[in-house]
Amino acid sequence: MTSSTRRGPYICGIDAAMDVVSGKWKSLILWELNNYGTRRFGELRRGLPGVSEKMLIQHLREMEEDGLIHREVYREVPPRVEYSLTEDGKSLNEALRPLGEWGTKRSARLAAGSELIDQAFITPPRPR
Amino acid sequence: MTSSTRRGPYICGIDAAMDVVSGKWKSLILWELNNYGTRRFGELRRGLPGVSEKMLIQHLREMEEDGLIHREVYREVPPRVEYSLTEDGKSLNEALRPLGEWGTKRSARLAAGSELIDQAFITPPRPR
DNA sequence: GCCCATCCTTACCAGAAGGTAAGTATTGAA
DNA sequence: TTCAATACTTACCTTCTGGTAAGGATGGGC
Repeated sequence: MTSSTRRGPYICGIDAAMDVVSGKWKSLILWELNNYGTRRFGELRRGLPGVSEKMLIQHLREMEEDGLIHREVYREVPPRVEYSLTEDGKSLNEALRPLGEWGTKRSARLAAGSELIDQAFITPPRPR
Repeated sequence: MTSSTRRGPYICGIDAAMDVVSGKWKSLILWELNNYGTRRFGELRRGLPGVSEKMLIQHLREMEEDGLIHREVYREVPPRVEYSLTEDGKSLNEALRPLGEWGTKRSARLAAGSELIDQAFITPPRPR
């Protein structure tokens, strides 16, 4: 099972946080739920272009197990399931904000840098 | 090569930051260099119990390529190489601080919770 | 009787990440 | 001549992660 190989003893806080947030789509799920408050399974799938149903449900289950999101089932036909952030999920999102800002600045710097690389060969081979 | 499969087009800032920080030991390397300012290869290896030399050098190379750390070689025998954080590396460390705090709180909560689990069966099987 | 929509579930597979263990290069000291 | 110290390097292997594609359950509408 996927969920049993996690939650090991952690070396530091980042380690513990990473265990919960690492996974190709998890931070995006967090972001999506934070933006919309509540999202159905199909809405999440359409909101994350490229995600497979298998990975989406797997990540949602792990995040539910980790106490980040809440899953509400409405017994209708066709079925309706709504996902939302728990308080832990919301605070994790807040904790991720500075990292996101750092990444955004870095992306901007990279974009500006790659234009320069087109003009001149900037990084010479470095002696070892 | 490992480093060429990264730096894709990013969906958001977190995505970009994760690309640079994901790797089993990277946040710990960041932490270690932040604490000591400058560390030799062997010091890092001894400071990260369990890391293999292969993974350590691989992560260090990637982080250097990503502009997070600086590598200074002293041509002596036996060789001496010193690693330190760049400005980008330092700011990334700052950006990771809230995430680390979140993880620390979560670890504490988990530790408190697992004691309870010993006393009673808390999470009943949930209907799907 | 069949199709529809929705939310999964399963089996199988490819590639990435990481571990193990041994080897390399250099030069001074014993 | 052999060893020690340091910083890698390489080959090989196992494990983990994520993707593809197909199928299942449910009940209402046609």
